[in-house]
Amino acid sequence: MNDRRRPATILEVARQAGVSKTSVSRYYSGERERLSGAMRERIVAAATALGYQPNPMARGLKGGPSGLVGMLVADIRNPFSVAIMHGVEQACRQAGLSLMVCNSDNDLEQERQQLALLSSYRIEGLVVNATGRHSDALAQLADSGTPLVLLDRSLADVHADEVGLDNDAAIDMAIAHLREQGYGRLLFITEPPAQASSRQARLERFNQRCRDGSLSGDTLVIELGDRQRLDQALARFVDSAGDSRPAILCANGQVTLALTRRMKALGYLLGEIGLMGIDELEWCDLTEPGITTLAQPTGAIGQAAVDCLRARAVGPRQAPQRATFAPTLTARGSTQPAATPSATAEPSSVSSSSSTSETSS
Amino acid sequence: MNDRRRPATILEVARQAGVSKTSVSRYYSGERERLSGAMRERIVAAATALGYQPNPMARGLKGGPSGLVGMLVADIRNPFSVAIMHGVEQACRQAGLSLMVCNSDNDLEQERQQLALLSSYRIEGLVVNATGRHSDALAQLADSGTPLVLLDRSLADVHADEVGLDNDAAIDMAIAHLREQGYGRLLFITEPPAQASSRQARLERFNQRCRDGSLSGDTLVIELGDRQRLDQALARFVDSAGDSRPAILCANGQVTLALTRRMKALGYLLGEIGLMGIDELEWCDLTEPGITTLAQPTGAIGQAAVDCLRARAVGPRQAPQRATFAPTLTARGSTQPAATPSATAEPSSVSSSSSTSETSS
DNA sequence: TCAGCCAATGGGAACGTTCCCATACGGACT
DNA sequence: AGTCCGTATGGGAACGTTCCCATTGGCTGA
Repeated sequence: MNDRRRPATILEVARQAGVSKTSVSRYYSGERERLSGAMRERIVAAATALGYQPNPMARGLKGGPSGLVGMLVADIRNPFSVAIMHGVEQACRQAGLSLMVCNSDNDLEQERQQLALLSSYRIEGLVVNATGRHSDALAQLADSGTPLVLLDRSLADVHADEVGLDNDAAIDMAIAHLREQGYGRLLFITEPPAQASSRQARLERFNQRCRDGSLSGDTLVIELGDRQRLDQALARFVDSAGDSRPAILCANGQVTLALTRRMKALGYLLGEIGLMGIDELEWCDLTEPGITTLAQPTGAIGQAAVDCLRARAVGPRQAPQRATFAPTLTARGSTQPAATPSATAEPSSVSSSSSTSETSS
Repeated sequence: MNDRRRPATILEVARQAGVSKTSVSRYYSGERERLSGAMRERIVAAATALGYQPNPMARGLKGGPSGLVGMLVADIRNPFSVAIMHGVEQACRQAGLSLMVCNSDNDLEQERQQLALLSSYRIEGLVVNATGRHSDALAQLADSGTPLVLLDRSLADVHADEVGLDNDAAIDMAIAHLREQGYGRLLFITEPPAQASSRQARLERFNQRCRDGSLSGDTLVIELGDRQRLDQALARFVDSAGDSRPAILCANGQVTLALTRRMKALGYLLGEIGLMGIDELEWCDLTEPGITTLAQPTGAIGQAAVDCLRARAVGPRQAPQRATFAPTLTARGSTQPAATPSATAEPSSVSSSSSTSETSS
């Protein structure tokens, strides 16, 4: 440890060790086997004495590997995004990569900028969970050879891997559970799906199951800020149920939150009117009588994303892969029409078909 | 827009524009006024034609400003951290800075690494919300001239600004509210304060107010995973209350979450036994009968952090500053002993002394 | 015994920028 | 008319790495 202001350079280490800078460079860029034992010792000694640390800027300039992975997140305040991010992070750490996160805050211009920033730092891969409206910029990045993983989105014109929930399975599981619990009339609520393909996929699957017959279902696409319209739709749906028991399926955590708020405010009884959401939230077991959810395996999803990146870094030109994961159902009071007082009832974690289905498209 | 694989360099732009690279460099490093109008026009034309974008690596290598701010977060899954982060981000955006976030996940080794990573990219400032046990590494960074802001922490031996909640005011507000509501016996629960000075500050203030007399209070320092000990302590506290009404004050959001869980599981009636927490959480109004909180002004805190950074970037050598912010009290059912059914009751946002007190230490 | 090779090492040119210094030129002042 | 200065520009050396291409010396195999 020396106390000089400016950090030590590779040249100083080389001088101190009495070797050439090339050898020191080799030591730090994973070519240690090429060096003799004596050489290695002298280098470590000098490096630790000087507190040397390679300068990634210089390294990146020349073109060596950066060990950096970027992640672009649309909304950092969404707990689901954070959970995935955590998964990605752990996978990165395990792989010896550093993760640099940028939040675009759902702002298009911001997203474009972040993308430019990220791509200008020689990242070795990019995990994207954002609107994806800049498919041109993304496509360019992908074409330039940067491995790309789309989280929970798919973009037709971009050559990239995709990782996410098995949306069809999720919708099917939800419908099956709700019907099992005796709910005959269902309402699927989602935010506008234009920007997120997973919303679209869930909506479509639900619609498809409705058309299949046997299912009396309806869908509501709504901007969550629009409380008035939500309240109206809610009332209309409940009225329309007739003899059937009504239940609501929320497309994601944000919807679940908004809906729980409104149902509470309007005095609807949870369970009486079924409520179920995709995405597990930390308060789902706290609000009476507990909210039934389909939890996404965020850890596995994050891991898979990083795996894709690394695979592509090695064997670059494969067809885009697509990995989907099944959710885990946790049944709670909000889908129990009999309204059993759930005082001490532990939640019954029902199903957990956490199989991984991989399909190359 | 050209489709070449490698991005255009400054030299190519210069050639295309028929000027020298120095002039192009000047154009992009904020010295546009020094260039003649004709020169400027030729440069923009060439640059846009080639899709030129300055390479931050090369720039950082030479020593120009990077426009980068780093943020080190101890636990990204903590909603409070995320809220602050969001504030910092917005402030950065407004100031034309980019934010690069690293999460240390409460892991010391990880933290050390992230710090190294961040400091190796020529960041212009660092916002730290982490254990701070590496005060040596932090001190070194600060000494080397990087502006440093400590969030919600203070570190004796590090020359850095500090921004955070006015902990004394928060504790005082909480105590005042609880007594006003008729609670005579208080229990303050916190996670071990060793690593976080704000925990320490809150604990100390509470203890101090106990010693002042007039307040019958107790404190519990506990690892949140230790459910058994928590349950015991809870029971003992409730029993010990005697004639007085008991209330619990949670030192932060994590504690509030854990405690709400346990109280629900054990069948304690919220309100009957008061519950109040520092940090607002999205579900506080969802769990019956609503939980009273002191919300931190996370936006303002984030803004202040960035302000500190920028101030220090200009006039480097001032004494460390310290900015604290008062919280906002939102009273809900969990501190209403009369147990008014809160069906439609809107929360009464009581106080909001969001004054900023700045003191130089 | 000598060509040929491999393993270990070093020298120097890139990489794309910024910044110091030099140059050219026009106008103001003596 | 000549000196001086200020303004607009350009040339070239850094910055700290990596990587290509030597160079050395010991060893194998004909």
